[in-house]
Amino acid sequence: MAKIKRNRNGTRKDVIIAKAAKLFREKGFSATSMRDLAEHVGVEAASLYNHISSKAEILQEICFKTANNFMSHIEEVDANPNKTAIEKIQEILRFHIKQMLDNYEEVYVSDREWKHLTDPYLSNMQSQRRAYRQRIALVIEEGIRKGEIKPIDAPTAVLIMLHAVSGIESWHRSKKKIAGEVLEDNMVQILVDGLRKQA
Amino acid sequence: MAKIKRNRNGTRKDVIIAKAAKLFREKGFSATSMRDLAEHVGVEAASLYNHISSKAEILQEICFKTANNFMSHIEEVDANPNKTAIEKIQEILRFHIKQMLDNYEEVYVSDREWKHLTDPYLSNMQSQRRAYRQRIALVIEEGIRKGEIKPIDAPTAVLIMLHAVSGIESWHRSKKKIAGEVLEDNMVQILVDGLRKQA
DNA sequence: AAATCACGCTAACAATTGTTAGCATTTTAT
DNA sequence: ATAAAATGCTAACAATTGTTAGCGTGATTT
Repeated sequence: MAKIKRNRNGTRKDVIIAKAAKLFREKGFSATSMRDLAEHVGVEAASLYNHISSKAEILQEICFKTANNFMSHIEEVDANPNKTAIEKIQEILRFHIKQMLDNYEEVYVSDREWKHLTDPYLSNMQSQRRAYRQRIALVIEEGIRKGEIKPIDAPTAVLIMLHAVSGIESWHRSKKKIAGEVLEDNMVQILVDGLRKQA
Repeated sequence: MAKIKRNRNGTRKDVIIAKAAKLFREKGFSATSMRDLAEHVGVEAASLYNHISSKAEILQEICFKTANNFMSHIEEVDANPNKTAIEKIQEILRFHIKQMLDNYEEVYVSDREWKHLTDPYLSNMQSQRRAYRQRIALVIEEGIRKGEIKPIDAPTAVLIMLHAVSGIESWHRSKKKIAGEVLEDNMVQILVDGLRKQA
């Protein structure tokens, strides 16, 4: 009987998806049941289906919204011909960190649970992820050609960057120790300039 | 009727756990059913219980074996007082990469699926992970004090290192592009000296 | 005021889950 | 050879899964 409370400017579907993202992060997609989700939304499981069409659809919305978000950003960054490769990399890194801090649940879920998508969506997501990494690799290779970046294997560098950023997950739990901006600066510095102190 | 083929020097339980690790990596712990596992082992689901006591136990064995492995290694590295901090960090990194290449399934599972442990084991694993990160952080802080490592936030550096290494997962799928040793050198170099070319 | 829509509920479904019981057969130890 | 242990099978269990059907109520539109 108690209706789902709708936040300002959001549909009830949005509320469900937000709660789902939280649960999917905590317990994983497969280990989260619709009754589980319903309880956190404050409603019976069957009632969810007035707003969404399936459990799978929830995961799809989370994953593709996030993926499009990152894809749009890199296109914007990459379109600017006045930026050096290092600057572009830094901007991409900072965007990832910011997204991780601001939309933690959804970014995390979309990164770890996309494997549970089913097939038209699964293949789509796989190629989108591949394309995204490829774009970053091209930026790095451009930087190598121009002498800004040392000649390392670009795909390896991309993997390191992206996975390093996803490590904020652990940071998120012990928030107090270090502020968001400090974290951002630390991460960018470590990745761009390394751990070793230069002579 | 067809018995589980036992590898030389391995029990049937080991075979089950190895197959389970593969499935847990591909589909996740929750999405892998005992019947699924049984089929890959070549046996009926009920027969598995002659060798293991529960699905949960399989995950426990995978996680704790791997965790002990890493813990032993860092203790060994850290005990040597003649190594610089940078050398210790490099050894830890190389060990992680090697483990990821040699025991891929189990290392991956233990890193991504430990959340599905249940409670005496879950708490245990959480504190073991915390302790491990803490030890690495201490090495980094030692390096900072001695002027080998630039003064960054040590816990952040640890997160970056560990998550960067776990990125080999993606690399693993496209094996051909780059050999194991080259990968190792690239990763260590990027993390220790950064992306930027020094003037 | 009447009709439509949005949205909640209960009850139920077929499928799948982890696991156990009981029995048959093969392997190992005595 | 015989007893014991190991290991497989089939059948079944209770619980949980995602989802649908059908109904009622309150809000919105006409």
